[in-house]
Amino acid sequence: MTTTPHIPVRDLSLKHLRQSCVNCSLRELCLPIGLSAEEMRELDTLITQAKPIKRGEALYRAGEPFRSLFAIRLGFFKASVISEDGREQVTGFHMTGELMGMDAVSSDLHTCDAIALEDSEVCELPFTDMEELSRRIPILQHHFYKLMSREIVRDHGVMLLLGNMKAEERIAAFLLNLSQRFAIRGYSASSFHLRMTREEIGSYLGLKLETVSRSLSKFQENGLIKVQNRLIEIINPDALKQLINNCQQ
Amino acid sequence: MTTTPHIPVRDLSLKHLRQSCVNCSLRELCLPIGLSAEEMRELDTLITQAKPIKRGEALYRAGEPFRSLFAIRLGFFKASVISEDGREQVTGFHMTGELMGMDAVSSDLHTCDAIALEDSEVCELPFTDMEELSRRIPILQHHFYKLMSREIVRDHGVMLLLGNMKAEERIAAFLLNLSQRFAIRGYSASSFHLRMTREEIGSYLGLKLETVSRSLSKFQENGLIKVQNRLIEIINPDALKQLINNCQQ
DNA sequence: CGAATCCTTGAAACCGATCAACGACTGTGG
DNA sequence: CCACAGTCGTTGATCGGTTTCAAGGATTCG
Repeated sequence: MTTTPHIPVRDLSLKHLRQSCVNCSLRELCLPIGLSAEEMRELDTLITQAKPIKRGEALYRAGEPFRSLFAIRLGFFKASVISEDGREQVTGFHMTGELMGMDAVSSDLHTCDAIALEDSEVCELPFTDMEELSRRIPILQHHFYKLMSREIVRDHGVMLLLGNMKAEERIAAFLLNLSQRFAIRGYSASSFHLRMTREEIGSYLGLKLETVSRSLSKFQENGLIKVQNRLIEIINPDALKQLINNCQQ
Repeated sequence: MTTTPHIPVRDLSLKHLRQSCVNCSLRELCLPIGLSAEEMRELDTLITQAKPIKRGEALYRAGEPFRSLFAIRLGFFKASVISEDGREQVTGFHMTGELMGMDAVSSDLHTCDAIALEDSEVCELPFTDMEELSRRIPILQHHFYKLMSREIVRDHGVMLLLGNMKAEERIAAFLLNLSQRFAIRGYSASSFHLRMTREEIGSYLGLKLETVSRSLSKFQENGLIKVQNRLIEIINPDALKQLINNCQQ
């Protein structure tokens, strides 16, 4: 039994659904930058009605032609590259309010698969239309440069993690990162569901699934977290943070 | 003694210098996209005279305010993040014709250090000016989106390398990548100087310098390459390629 | 020429991967 | 509602690769 109440995934989704409106995720993505009502209307015309993606389905796959970015209105995705021999490298996990597909701009082809890890909804944003609009709305143009830059910074963080950290430090960093991102979206920072398997976590962190499992078990033994399958409760976030700093030696 | 003639670094630089004109690197960056002469002139007005950076000097450092991107007109840089405790993670090596600083757009602060690994020259490209110009030249705007996207794809490749490959596979991939980039710029693909230390290679690849050294020695034993300090001669590129594929199991 | 940095190589320790077995959970159909 | 199959997760034991520690040698630069 955990000490704080668990929030079922279903409830989280419904709660968010109630707060949502059509196209909200991209609106939210752009609201903070201060567009006028008129500009927001223009932005809305670009965006298709929210499109549902069932768990396990692909939003797009590597090699497909690129037409649009996708804003996640609701749900959870993994992005991954499959090498010729079938080996999978997860390059990121993406949740509500985040934008996917920016890697595809470079070659007009998607370079990775985007798979829904729970039933999700996305807003499609045709890229050439967005480019055209962003020429008329400078702040929008700047915002998209920023979004792409943020993706680069995020990737550098992962590179640092993969290059410098030990297994337990990686797991700790991963849990804290998820926790923070849930918190930003108004969910509990201390109690959340993992949408992905241990193997997918391992792929993302450069570890084997057994190592992920062992690390989680050890954290639980030491009272840092509680684990019940995919339900994580963070009990001592400071200890997790300290773990990361120590590990960078 | 090597079988093909070694090209001293000095010669490489001079050779390139002769082909170069002021601001050439950014022009080259943008020429393939088909700007008119008039548009190229406009682009040129943005760009400052080439600015020299001596070996060991910083082009910028993490935390400094961001004003400009930098196109490397000539030379070789490393980009790296220093963690609070002084540990360094090299996030990339950048050579002539490449653009640096795109990570800084997200926060208006540079997020990494850019250090010249040989005497270099850069063209400064004020970002707000570029944004303004790119609104008037759609193809330029698209090109910059592409450049940032390319950086994301590149980082995903490094993540795959760090997450999936063994030490020797990483080194092989690193050498082939350098080889290819030199070849694109008209230098020898089979014989080139490493501008960075073993430690910097290790930092980039998530390995210790001893491991880098050992892998290079082993490749030499097996006749894949020749190593003389920082001079690398690739003798059997196919064997290196095969090494990478095998390692992804 | 001398000092500092960089590189190489060896031996031992350690961490994570691998192999293996079992248990738990999920979802489906009877 | 239960049974079942398949996927997912845990844990143990062993193995292997990379790191660590250490020493010596080479190169570079002032």
